[in-house]
Amino acid sequence: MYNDRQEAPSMSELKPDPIGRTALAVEITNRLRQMILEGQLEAGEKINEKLLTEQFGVSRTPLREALKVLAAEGLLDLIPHRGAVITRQSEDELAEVFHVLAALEGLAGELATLAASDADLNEIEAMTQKLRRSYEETDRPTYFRINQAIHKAILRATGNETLQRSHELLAYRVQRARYQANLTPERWRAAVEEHEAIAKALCARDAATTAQRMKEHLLKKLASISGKG
Amino acid sequence: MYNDRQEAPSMSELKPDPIGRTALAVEITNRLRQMILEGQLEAGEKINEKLLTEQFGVSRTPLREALKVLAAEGLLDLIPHRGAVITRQSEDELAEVFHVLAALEGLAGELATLAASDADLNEIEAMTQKLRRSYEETDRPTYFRINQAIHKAILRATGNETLQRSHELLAYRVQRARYQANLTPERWRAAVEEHEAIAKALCARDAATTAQRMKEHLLKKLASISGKG
DNA sequence: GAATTGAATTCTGAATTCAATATTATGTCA
DNA sequence: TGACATAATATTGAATTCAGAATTCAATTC
Repeated sequence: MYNDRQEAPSMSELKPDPIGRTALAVEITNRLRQMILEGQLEAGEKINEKLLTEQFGVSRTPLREALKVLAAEGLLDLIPHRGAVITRQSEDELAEVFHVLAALEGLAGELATLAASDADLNEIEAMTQKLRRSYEETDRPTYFRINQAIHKAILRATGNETLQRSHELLAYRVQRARYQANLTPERWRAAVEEHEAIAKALCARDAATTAQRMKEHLLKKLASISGKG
Repeated sequence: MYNDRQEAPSMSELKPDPIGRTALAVEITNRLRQMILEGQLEAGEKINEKLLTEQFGVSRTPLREALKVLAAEGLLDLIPHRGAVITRQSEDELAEVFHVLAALEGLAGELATLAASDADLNEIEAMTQKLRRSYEETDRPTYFRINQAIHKAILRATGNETLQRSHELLAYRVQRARYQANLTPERWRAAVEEHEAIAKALCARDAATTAQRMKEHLLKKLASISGKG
């Protein structure tokens, strides 16, 4: 179902593909996505197909297939006869995405209280403690990494792959902005406390509270980003 | 951003393409999607590229681009060196999608109470009345059409295009199942009442209640479908 | 008669080629 | 000098071609 997972089809009767044979288009899709998310290709920038084919050492065919996929993911605009342009996100669009993400994470919190194993909860609990440590040590890279890992773990604990995938697609679109977002000391402190509150509600398997807190956590993150532009 | 809207780029300074010149790949994407949603291509069926190229009168290149897009949308599985297969949805997957849809429609209800114009609300109100009429006249096709139109109108009233798009993508995936779902008399009656309750909360601009009712409406729809397999 | 191997065929993956459109450069005229 | 028209160039869209992998089917062996 998911283009970047062609080697692992969901149908269980199909064995995974032998190693070492990923389709070129898939490879290019992933690398291009990475380049966009890391900011190597800036928003508003027009993509030169020829340049990229030379850079990747492939022909235009798989590259163009990759562009189609990334356009479907919302990372590019494909303009007829004019090429691909990295989607430029306005404040409004960012807010749009965050609202949807907040709803999805709220749902994730709700479902996780129902579906998570005790092991899942322990893991999330442990990660939340690590999150605090990275905050106290003012270790931003670690903080960001653990933060993402926690959100992902909660998503995964729901067992709902559709939810995970929908979330992933939208998360791509705000990832660039998220990196820019410079955490103020107050916001950082608050975020850690929010995470601890989420973990608590989650471990108590309190669906409504977990959902509420996760949703608000996201909306506050949006507020902190929007505030500074 | 969205592949099937290449002719209408978001950047306002770019004129829309002259009419009659839509990219082939886009055209094929839409027609193929339609074929899948209408059941002309059955779930589990393997797609024969050659056959389709002859049917559409195009070469494999744009067809394959379309397949990539539909795979990204989750309507196909692309299996390396083995071709495209229409995604077969299990009961579990259907439930997954419905849970996410319920969350998105809940959010839509919430945002619509904040963002909808009075004209929007009047329109939704009027459509809800038409929905009841179609129910009382046991006119299923009309009922389905108006039902969809109402949901779409609420989504649109939020002004959140990301939300609309996310919803659209997931709605594709359950559309086939939704058609199969044969409405029992009781469920049909309940659905109409739920719609009226939604319209009422919406017109009262009661965010929490609207959200709650829309979410539950979707979950009940799921329950009615799951019940009969 | 069933299973396995190997050749022939079919299909997918990717590069190349051809055609159409857009962009840029050039030149002309006011 | 500047605006407009036209020609040259570059870029995208799509068809074709080539290469490689999978499937099919027949022949052979157990």
